[in-house]
Formats: sequence, structure tokens, C-alpha cells
Amino acid sequence: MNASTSARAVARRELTLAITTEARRQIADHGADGLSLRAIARELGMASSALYRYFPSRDDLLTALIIEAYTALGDAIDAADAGVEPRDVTGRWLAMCRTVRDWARRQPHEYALLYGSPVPGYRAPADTIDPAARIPLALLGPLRDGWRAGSVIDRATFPLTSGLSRQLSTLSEQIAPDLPLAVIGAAISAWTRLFGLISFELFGHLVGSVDPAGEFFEHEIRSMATQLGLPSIP
Amino acid sequence: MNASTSARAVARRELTLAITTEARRQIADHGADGLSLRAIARELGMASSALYRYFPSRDDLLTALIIEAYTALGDAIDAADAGVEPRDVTGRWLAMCRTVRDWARRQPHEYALLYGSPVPGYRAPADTIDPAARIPLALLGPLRDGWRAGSVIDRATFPLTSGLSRQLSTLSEQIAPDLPLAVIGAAISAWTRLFGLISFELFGHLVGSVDPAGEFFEHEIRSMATQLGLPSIP
DNA sequence: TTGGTTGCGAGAGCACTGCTCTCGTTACGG
DNA sequence: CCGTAACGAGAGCAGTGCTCTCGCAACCAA
Repeated sequence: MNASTSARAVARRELTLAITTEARRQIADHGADGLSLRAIARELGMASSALYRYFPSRDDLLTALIIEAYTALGDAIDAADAGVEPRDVTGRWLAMCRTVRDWARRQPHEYALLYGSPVPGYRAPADTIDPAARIPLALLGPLRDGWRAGSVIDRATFPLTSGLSRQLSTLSEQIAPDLPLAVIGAAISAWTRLFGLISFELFGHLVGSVDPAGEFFEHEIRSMATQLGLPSIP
Repeated sequence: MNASTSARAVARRELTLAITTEARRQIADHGADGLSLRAIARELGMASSALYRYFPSRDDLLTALIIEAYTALGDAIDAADAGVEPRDVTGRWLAMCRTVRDWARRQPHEYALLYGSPVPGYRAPADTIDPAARIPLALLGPLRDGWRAGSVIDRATFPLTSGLSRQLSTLSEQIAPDLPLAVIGAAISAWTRLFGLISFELFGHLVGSVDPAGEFFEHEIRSMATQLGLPSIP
């Protein structure tokens, strides 16, 4: 009998899934700090100690949830990207930005888990790096395609200092060898800008200024598109 | 005898201070989630129940700490602003930005308390609004002065939608009636950009790209200065 | 000065948390 | 078929925020 189809393995997978599902439900309700292993066990009708057969600690469960959340967000972004005519690179950028915001507003606690303050004492393990890196990589897609097609221009405004050039060229080799360094810099800038704005909206810092933030968000992602050298919308 | 100088009032003030001081020390060491009333009481040599004479709940203590932190950051920004020749509006902007980053890096946990995910269930009470609003207002200073002196230009790139115009004009009346709406919009943009970048750096999202982030930060705040219409550095 | 009121600290206790250890059971695989 | 390993339950430990009661000390007014 295959190890992954044995009764035990199946039960284990199902229970693991049930645990993370219930955990996600709790986070959606009360936030990551309200995540209680005992409450999960209670809801699942099992002893709290039994949970430790599946996750060695609360932090490990959190890590699993973080990976799941990054993956869900990445999938949503990819789907948005795929929903736009590939040559419309600006449209793809805008669609992905809107999707990130929508996702964040739909599950604010999961967003906070990813982009809020790291949970106390919790140190992001290596397993989260790849799922997390998916997001900026996806956002980079239209820029790479547009550059290759000649529709993206280099809008460099400031000369890069030598140290910054060095950092960017190291990064360039890994993710986008064909893009000029200044464009990669602009991409990182837009990336931080996008999530900075969403975080400010979600965490309540825009209350009293541009709240609700929908129109300002739209204004900003268009401005970012220009900053990125993406062709302006016809 | 004056009520504020009576033995009891003095002792109360001193103990209140001792509590917040010890609480800040704990947050600096273990983060906001590691804040334990019992540990504070232990350190202060008193019963945990006695703390409730000073702060009715853990959340109230947190609120006091948040207000203290906003005030400290605001003071630091004001000091940085005052350290630059007032007519050098671009220099003032850059100095304030660097001060925010330095403050955040020096006390990352307090920064996370202000700009990270809101603590679970914790709802920012009205008392925190004014201290929090000090920061964007201070950052707006050079822009207002520069506009009045004619050294700041309106770099509007996108027309404001009508809804956004309405939001910005309401805001304009309250904080800067003389500034064009587009400039106020650019200010909010730069504000979110600044804190977005600092949060990304502090929360570890720049690891693997532009980390250490010093040079990229410098590049960004100069770019923001341009975006704001501030005069370029001679 | 006296006497009532109020503020205060200590202690016990409640309900909850993450986590560990032990113990009997059950499924698996050689 | 039988030893091993996975498993669930239960008790228990140390810690948490918070409440309540009790006795004492400071305060204010008569």
C-alpha cells in the first residue's frame, strides 16, 4: 500500500487540512493573536494535546497559514494577470494592483499576517521566502514583457549611486537580466508604494484624509504605472 | 494642599511613569505582544492587581504607550525640521524623512506598535488621533512654506477625479487651504510611500532585494521630493 | 482632633493560554 | 503475526489578563 494513500496518511492529511481551515476561520474572526490551539481543538472535538501531532507548535501552524495566504494571494494575482490581454501591460499592472487591494480588504487579518508587524518573537522561517517572493515577481511580469516588446521606457530621474547599482545588478541577474537597473529600482519603488498604501488603508491611517480610499488608490496605481514607464492608457 | 502636589498625587504620577517606562522597556525587548502586566508588576515589586489602579486594562496601557510613541516620533521630526535652514524646504523634507527612518530603526517594536498591524481586537481610541496626526502635519510643513515662497511647483500628472477632489478639498480646508489639491494629493502619496518603505524594511520584506536599504531609501526620498514639486537640490 | 471617605496594595482565585508527559489503543509493515 | 510507530486523551505546569475582597493609610471636613 502506498504510504500516501494508507488510511492513516489520508486521515492525517484530512485532519491537517481541517486544522488549518479552522485556524483560518479563527484568524478571520479574531485576528492572528486570537489564534488559540485549544479553541481549534475544541471546535474539532479533539484534545488540545492531539494537535501537537500535526503542528509541533503554534508558530509552526502560523507558518503554514502564512504560506497558504501568500499562495492564495499569488494565485489571485496570477489569475488577474491572465485575465488581461498580455500585450496590454499597463492593464495587467492595474488589474493586479486592484486584485491585491481587493484580496487584502476581503481578508484583512490574513493580509496583516503577511504584511503587518511580524508576530511577537516569531521569526519567518525559510519556507515562507519563496511563496512571498512570488508576489513581487508576478508584479514584475508586465514590466518585463513590456520592455521586451519596446512599450516600456526607462524613466530614470536620479542617477543610481554605486552601492545601489551594485544591489540592483545582483538582483537583476536573478530575476530580470534584460531590464535596466533603473527600471528594476522603479519596480521596487512601486512595489513598496502599493503595499504601503494598502497597509495604510487597512490599518486605519487614512481615516480623516482620503477615506474611503478607492479613488485615491486608483489615482496612485496609475501614477505608479507612469513612474514604471508603462505606456499610458489610451 | 494642592491636589497635584499631595503625597498621593506625586506617588501616583511617579508610579504611572515607572509603569510606562518598564512597559516600554519590555516592548523594546520582546515586542508589543510580549507586554505582560504581571511581568511589569514583578519588576516593580508590586502585586499585579495593583497595576489596575493605574491602568484599567492592558489595552489602556497600550494606548498610553502608543500616544507616548507618537509624541516621541513627532518631537524627533520637529527637531529635525528645526535643524535645517527654514528656506531650504527640500533639505527639511529630507531631514525629516531620515529622522523617521532612524527613529524606526532605533525602536522597531515601538514603530510596529504605531504602523504595524493593529493589535488584536485593539481599536485605536480617539485619544491617539491627534498625536498620530502630528506626523503627517509636520511633514507637510516644508511644502506649505515652499508653496508660499513660490519655490514649490504643482507637478500634477493626472487629473483628479471628482470624488477625489472632494475628499482633498475637505482635507485642504482643515490643514492647508492655500495648497492646490494636486499638491495635497502628492503629499499623501509621499507620506504613504515613506512609511510603506520603512515598514517594508523593518518587517523584512526587502531582504533579498535592496537590503540594507539605506541607499535605496535615500534614492526614494529624493524621488519623493521631486514628486512633491520641491526644488531640486543645488 | 476626630471621624468618615476614598485611594491604594496584597492576596486569592477564575478562566484561559501554549506546551509536556504519560498511558492505553490502533494501524502499519517486515 | 508481532514489534513498532503513530495516535488521541487526560492530567498537569507555568504563565496570562482580570476580578474581588480585605485591611491599611492618606486625605478632607467638621
